[in-house]
Amino acid sequence: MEADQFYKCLANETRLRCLMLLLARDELCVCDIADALDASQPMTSRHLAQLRTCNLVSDHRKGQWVYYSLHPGLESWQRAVLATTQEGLGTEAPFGEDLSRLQAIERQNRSCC
Amino acid sequence: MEADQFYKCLANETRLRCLMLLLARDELCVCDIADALDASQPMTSRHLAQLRTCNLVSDHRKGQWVYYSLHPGLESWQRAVLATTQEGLGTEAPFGEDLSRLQAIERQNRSCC
DNA sequence: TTTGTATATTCGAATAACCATATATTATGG
DNA sequence: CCATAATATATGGTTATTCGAATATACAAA
Repeated sequence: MEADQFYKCLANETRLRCLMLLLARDELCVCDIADALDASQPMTSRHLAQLRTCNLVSDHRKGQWVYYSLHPGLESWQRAVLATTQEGLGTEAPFGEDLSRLQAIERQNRSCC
Repeated sequence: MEADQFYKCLANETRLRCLMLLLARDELCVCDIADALDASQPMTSRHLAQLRTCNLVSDHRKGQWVYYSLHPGLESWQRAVLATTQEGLGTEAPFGEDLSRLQAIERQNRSCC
């Protein structure tokens, strides 16, 4: 993958927020990601699809749910870039709030899947 | 600076190549960057201006030359992202070739400044 | 002041990215 | 089969990004 294509994927707040969530969890279904982001389902799905097309994430269906995770084939420097971003910004808006919402979803068992 | 604005700056090959060169040298003038990239002067200048606007680089004029360098106020995670990118891709096209051309310019004293 | 070199900006066109809304698709449970 | 939930995609409209070409500005040296 070209480096600029990789960075184009990170150059959108919704996609970056998705990636930060996926970095914090093994895998997440679309509805939990959308809820954590407080974003619409089509918007979440569209950006996840773009990340999938660019091989930043992989997906697998389990029943009616589709789970996304960071692509296992991500190059190590790419994974390091994501980790560095989370270290630098993980507690700031909107990333910290996303994780808080995700934890609330998990705690309250409100998870759709 | 917003993270997605930072990554928008990296999401263009010309800008990313500029940043990789600036990571390898304390400072560089526009003409040497343009020559190393084998790119036109207006294109080089335009992208450097965008990096300056976003505070990724700083510039200072010395006579007729304008020297660019990585902005001293870059956040540490941002600098780490750039360094990681160079570690991961520094020897690959087009980044390796850019550095080779830059070294040739320096070796042959063809530097314009 | 004129010329040349270095750098910056503007303009127009092509393309790409983005979003909201609406609609499909796929699977599950009755 | 039907209804519903989860997910994906298509459509239409707006805005952003990019580039080449032309032009402008800034400085130096003669």
